[in-house]
Amino acid sequence: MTGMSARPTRPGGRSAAVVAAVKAAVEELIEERGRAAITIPMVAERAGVNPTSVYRRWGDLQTMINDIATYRLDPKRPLPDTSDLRRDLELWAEEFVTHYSQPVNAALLRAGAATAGEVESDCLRNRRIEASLLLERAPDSFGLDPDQVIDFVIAPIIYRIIFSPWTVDETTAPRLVGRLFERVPV
Amino acid sequence: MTGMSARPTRPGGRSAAVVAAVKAAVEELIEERGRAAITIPMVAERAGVNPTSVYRRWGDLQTMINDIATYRLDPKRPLPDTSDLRRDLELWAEEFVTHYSQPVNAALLRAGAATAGEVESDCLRNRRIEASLLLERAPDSFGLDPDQVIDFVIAPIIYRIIFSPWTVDETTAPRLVGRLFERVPV
DNA sequence: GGGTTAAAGCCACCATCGTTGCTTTTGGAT
DNA sequence: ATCCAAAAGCAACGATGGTGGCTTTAACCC
Repeated sequence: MTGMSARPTRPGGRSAAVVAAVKAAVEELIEERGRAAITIPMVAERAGVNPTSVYRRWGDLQTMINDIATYRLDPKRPLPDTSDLRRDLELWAEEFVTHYSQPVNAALLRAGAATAGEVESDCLRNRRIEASLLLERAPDSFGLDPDQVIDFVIAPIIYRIIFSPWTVDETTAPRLVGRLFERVPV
Repeated sequence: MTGMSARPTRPGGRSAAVVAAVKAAVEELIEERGRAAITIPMVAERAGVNPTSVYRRWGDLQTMINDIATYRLDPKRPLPDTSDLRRDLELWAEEFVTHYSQPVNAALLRAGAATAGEVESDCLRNRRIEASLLLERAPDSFGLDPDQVIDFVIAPIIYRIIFSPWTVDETTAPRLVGRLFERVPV
């Protein structure tokens, strides 16, 4: 959404210490109170840093969060490739679950939900692309299409992460993927 | 979350006009900018009402939104009962889709997502209860359990309403419910 | 119609976010 | 060691959200 801020021109010493302190503070606060409830003065105080330094460096909270670290799955990471579609989907879904099991990532997902609805989110688009890749690569796709993977694997995981994260565990991904293959063959 | 505010002791005249103007304003603004972006002064200005009146009557935005109208499915509404489980689930899911196709309800769902994750939401709990009722009432539940209905009907609808509402239409509910019945019989 | 009083309006105030000009510190290079 | 420019700190300020005291309006009861 917002453009990326340049990395500090002074990568060491106090500047780096400020960045590290602010990063730690913003992650703590996002976990504790959620993205919507935090402000730059709060982050600055927790980090032991002057608010002006944060305003000068990043301008606003969203730019800072986008810049300070990557809280989304890397679109260029390798996808699982075991020559077994079901196994690939399981590994892929497990990676997704693991990512959003980090409280800070779950909190940022919830924050993203609050502002969604106008344009397709990066997360949604990337997951659909990945699902398409996994299906296209497989010799037999079992009649599955990417929309089904989104509806019956991604959507339930996202739903649970947002609304009842305590119901997500290591059995969630394989169970949902397994359900995809319990079909009457056409 | 917050307690309910009492209805005005003066149900007519100016008091009622204020409530109506504020209700219209808050719905417009929630649709236009989303729940997170609106403030009481904004609502008051749109409504042509003094902000103090809003603060005095409701105290805060969340209390006002909770009080001013019901933006959630009535837990006491009758559930569909056609003696056909699949048809009942379709009607039930269509009602759900219709509700969240109202932009104001979708916007409030997104806002709810932003603050979810600590306790089970009313929406989630009520939908699970309703799913249980529909399944228990049916002579043959086709081996379905409430969690499956949540994962494969409710979650995809919620996911799409939040992240890509333009992909939701009148075919969504029957398609998702239909998928529930495409199982290999155990 | 007149009186009573709840509720709306008005205004002054406080707290907090965010901005800006300036000073001080300090990382990195010579 | 010294210089200098970048970045942090400091302080004063404007803008805005929210609160409380007081006045004015008008809904409801008789």
